[in-house]
Amino acid sequence: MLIEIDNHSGVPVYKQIMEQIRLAILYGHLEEEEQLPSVRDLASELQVNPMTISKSYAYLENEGLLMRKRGKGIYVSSSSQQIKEEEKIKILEESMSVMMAQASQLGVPKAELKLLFEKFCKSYKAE
Amino acid sequence: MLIEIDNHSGVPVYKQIMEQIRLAILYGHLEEEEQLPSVRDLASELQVNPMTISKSYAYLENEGLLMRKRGKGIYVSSSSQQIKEEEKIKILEESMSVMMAQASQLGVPKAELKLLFEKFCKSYKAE
DNA sequence: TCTAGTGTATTAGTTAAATAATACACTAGA
DNA sequence: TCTAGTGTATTATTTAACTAATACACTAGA
Repeated sequence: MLIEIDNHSGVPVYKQIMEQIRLAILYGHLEEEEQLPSVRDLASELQVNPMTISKSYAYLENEGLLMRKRGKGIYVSSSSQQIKEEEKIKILEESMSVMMAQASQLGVPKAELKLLFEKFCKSYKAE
Repeated sequence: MLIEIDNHSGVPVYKQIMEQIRLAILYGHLEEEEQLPSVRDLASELQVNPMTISKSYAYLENEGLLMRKRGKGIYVSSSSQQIKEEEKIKILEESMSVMMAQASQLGVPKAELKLLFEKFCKSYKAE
């Protein structure tokens, strides 16, 4: 399990862990039903408390990405890959709509808006 | 000075104040060189500590929107209008950053993101 | 100079989020 | 049943951001 913690980033450890596991599932580095490291193993590896790992796992289960089984372990949800494209777009449309409304209210010209978007796109990475 | 504080929003008071003053300048409700309420007056009006007001003013001066003059008062910066454009972009960048983070988290491919943006652009009108 | 109005540096207190410690609960295989 | 491995509920501690208290510093006008 390749997880790296930056103690100087200001981002809480449990969130850093969540993000990296989330991406690992998204990128297919972790397969459905695959077992994840035990809270103690990962905690030992990352030099943090097992409860911190448990917290990350708990949130990810709540998102539907993991399954927690007491006494057994943590597994990638069997439906983790079933998040529909349409659903993603729907959520994103709402987010983009808010941003565009803000831009409009500020009177930012379309050309400028496009330039800014391009700038963000350059450093954008997903999948 | 019309500033409203929502004590249940979770947003720090000094940030709420900053945002409202920033927008007041941006929208032209406050003119260059105009004097703002003293830290004590505004503190009394909003039922907070004067240092909280001072903190808001300090950050806004740092952004170039205000000038602080010890013993005299707080004034809208004479170059505030020149900073307007930069400020607008700054606000918009924050909004766009949130949207892009959302997209990234959802694993939306860059190409798809661009398509969606184009779609929104077509109906975009800046006042 | 004096006073009443400005802002502010320093310090202390408060609060909520994050992390850790401990003891407990569940599971599977010997 | 026993044991060694899982996860976790509860509680305490730590940390950083925020807010407040206090005392001080500056300005202008009487």
